[in-house]
Amino acid sequence: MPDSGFREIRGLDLFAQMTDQNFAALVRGAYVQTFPAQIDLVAEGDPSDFLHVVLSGSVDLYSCWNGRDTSLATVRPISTFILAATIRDAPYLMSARTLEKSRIALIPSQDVRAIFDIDGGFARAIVAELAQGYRAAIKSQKDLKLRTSLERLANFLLRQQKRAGGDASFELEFEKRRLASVLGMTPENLSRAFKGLQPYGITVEGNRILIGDQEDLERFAKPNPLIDDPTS
Amino acid sequence: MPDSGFREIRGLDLFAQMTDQNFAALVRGAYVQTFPAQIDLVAEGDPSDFLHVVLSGSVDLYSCWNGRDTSLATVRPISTFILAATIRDAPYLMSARTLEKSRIALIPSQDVRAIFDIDGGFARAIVAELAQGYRAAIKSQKDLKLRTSLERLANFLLRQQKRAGGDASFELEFEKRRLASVLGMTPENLSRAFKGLQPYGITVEGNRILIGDQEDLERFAKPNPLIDDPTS
DNA sequence: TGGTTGACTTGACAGTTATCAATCGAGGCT
DNA sequence: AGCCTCGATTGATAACTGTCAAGTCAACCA
Repeated sequence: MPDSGFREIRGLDLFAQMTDQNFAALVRGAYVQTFPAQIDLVAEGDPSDFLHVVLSGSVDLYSCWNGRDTSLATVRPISTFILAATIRDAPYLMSARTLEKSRIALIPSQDVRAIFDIDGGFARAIVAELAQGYRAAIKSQKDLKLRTSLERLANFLLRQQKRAGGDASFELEFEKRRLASVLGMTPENLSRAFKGLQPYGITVEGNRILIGDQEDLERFAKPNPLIDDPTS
Repeated sequence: MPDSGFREIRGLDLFAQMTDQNFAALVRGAYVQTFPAQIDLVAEGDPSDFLHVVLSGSVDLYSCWNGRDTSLATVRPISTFILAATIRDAPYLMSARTLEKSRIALIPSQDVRAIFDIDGGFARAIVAELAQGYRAAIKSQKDLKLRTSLERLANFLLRQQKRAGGDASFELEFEKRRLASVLGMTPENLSRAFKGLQPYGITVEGNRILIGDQEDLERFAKPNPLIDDPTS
């Protein structure tokens, strides 16, 4: 058990409340590996052998059907992904690939399930994480079904602005083609959507966004904590 | 504590593994109530005071934003809804209303959280249920983002057929306007989508559907267990 | 430096979906 | 029967979104 990496994991909400002994047992069979960019980590339909923890870099969760594909989420450090599949011992519903060079910890799913059964603190943390993920998925569904693509983009920009610190100018941390996929549109339409937000004060220069009139954009976007607040 | 109703609840996966003592404590503050049709049970944004269990009838989970609204799910006996909000002590993300006369059990959320902390069997069941709900939400997102409305309808019909027993002819258990909302389209387009499936052997007569050529429909719908199988 | 690559953008067009208005038809009521 | 209501359907039209093709631009590299 190489220690590197596991100290960072220990600090995660998911692992913070468990006993030292159980944590040691959990990481005994685990390992940390560094992957280059654009590497497929898991494919949808695979059995969920490992719980993955992103320590650095970033991971794209996506899915394919009938020749089409769509990005569903981005995982950034430090957090886990595909916990639900691990818990249910069910196949992954999404594929995962690195977006950039990334350090990933892999914890055998059977160990997660075994420790879950004997460590109440761990079980409680898993419940909290699952409930949060569940709610995030519902919010995403509401975003998709209740908003037009222009509204989704406007609200995404407001969320991203907040994540980036709140300044009027900030960086998109997304390749635009992937942002388009996450927002449920084509890259061409994302381009047009950015232009469609110009009347509300949005300026785009490469990956840098400038919100010229915060109030004007918010009046159009109508952000709602029950859709856009990632913490609730 | 009126006993009526609680015996049915006890048989649910969610409550089956907990101790008698804890179950008694859980239902001590709970009550069962019968509601007429079209009654709002909870509104999105409300604090999650109760975990709801549908004993009979059916409940529509929906959400509104900026003058639009959409149905997200239907809850049928016997199952719970809005467990994630209860667990996280967070506001409801969806509103709920009865579709027909329904018996609902209401269990105070704080009791759920308290028993969850002391009963391992209950905690495990909650985790299983949350993970399942989480995965269902992901599947729904994939359905929305990867399929056209015609494909969503075709796959819905195949799922409903299976739920109804597998016969070529079966009942829609949905008002069509609500089905349209669930599938993310307007009632007008649902009408047209049904006609669009006629070439694949679909006949509609009121609420009764006939699948004339199973293979033809499946060839078009391309059902996928990672989207359409509710059990995985 | 010139060429190549790949992401992004733009325009033209086609396909899909929403909207609005009108009509149909079943069920309930007087 | 006649009337009313409400959901479902249909047609016409507008809005939106996807597709295809072409062009721009910056980064990279020999």
